Amino acid sequence: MPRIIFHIDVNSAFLSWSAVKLVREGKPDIRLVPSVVSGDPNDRRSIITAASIPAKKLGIKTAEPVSMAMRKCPGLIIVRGDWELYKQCSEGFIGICHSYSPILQQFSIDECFIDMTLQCTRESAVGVATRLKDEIRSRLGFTVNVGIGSNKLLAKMASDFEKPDKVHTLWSEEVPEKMWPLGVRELLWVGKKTEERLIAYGIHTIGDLAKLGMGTLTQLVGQKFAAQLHDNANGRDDSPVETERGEAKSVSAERTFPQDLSDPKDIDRALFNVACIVAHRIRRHSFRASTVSVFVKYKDFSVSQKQGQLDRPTDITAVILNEARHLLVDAWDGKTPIRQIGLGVSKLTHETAEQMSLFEDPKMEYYRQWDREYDEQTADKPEGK
DNA sequence: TCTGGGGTCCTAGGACCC
DNA sequence: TCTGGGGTCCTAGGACCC
Repeated sequence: MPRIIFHIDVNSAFLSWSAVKLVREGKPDIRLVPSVVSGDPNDRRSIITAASIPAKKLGIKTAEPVSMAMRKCPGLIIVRGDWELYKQCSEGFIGICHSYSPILQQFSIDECFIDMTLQCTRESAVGVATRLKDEIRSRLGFTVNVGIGSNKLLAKMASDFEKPDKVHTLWSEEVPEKMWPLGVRELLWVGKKTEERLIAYGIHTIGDLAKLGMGTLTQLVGQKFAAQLHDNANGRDDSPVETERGEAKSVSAERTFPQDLSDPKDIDRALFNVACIVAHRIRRHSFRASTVSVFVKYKDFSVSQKQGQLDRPTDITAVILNEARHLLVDAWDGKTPIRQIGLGVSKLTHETAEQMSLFEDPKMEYYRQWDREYDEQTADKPEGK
């Protein structure tokens, strides 16, 4: 049976959500002027998290440095992100979408897919989608785009057409007309590097890509990716709308320093901090981890990363930190200034039957107590993104 | 102008086993 | 003494997403 999939995407999500709050407080609507959401604007390393449509028209892009954006628009209004607010707005948005179909996949904080095959027909789809977007706007105060397609890929591509507050279709048979003329970079999964490779080969549009032979494509991007790109460029995607949110496979935290650091004492303090955050997060989700990895990023953005296995899964900060310190010796020469340090854990399990070794380090009980106190102190604080 | 933070998946090469 | 081929696991690095 042909499927009908909707992709719902909040327009400039963080900016819209902050705008709604400001409007409710009787302040001007920042969606109507050049404005952005970012981290601390006084921190030279802050980047733009979201930009209003007027800001985008001035060439301001998500993920560019705040300092650069301010140069493009000296009067730019900058608001700080508010995670608690964004979580609430996201829940309200997902809730309304869910009332249209039980088959919903949350794709990120501000995007979801719903399978509408049983809820509407091709003829009624645009009307239903319009009702959905209008309901979100009137009840929650912000706009969304709804993309309608024969599968998830096409629905997502469609929601990216003209914004804001729009409904677009991209049915399979509309692919040559609506999708093939687009630049290859517009296709999902084609990032900067892949675009460069394709353009160097004379592949400029999604249509060019769709017609490219698999042999050539495989040489350019590898077998698996080639198969996916070829399917997607032709509008094919049979992935289901997955209602179950899979468990996390890794947990990590990283910190970028205001200035690059090379003093081992500073580096170790940062490593300690990220270890506390990561271990706290896995304890909150009752995970234990068997693999620890540490990475450092230098001023040229090159990364050095090392990983190691623990004897058994753990959620104890001190054990993770200890492994991370050993790994850091290999990852970093101890002298080169570091821009960013990160710590991740993976191979997560919910193993609870701790194998208590007869000779277990007597310090372990002390470490656990330390973690309990840490968790208590941080329990009421919101978690970062 | 000078680039955050948190994830996922893929690949290539090496180790090790049969 | 020199040799194969397959399978699996691990690691480092790279690319992509929001």
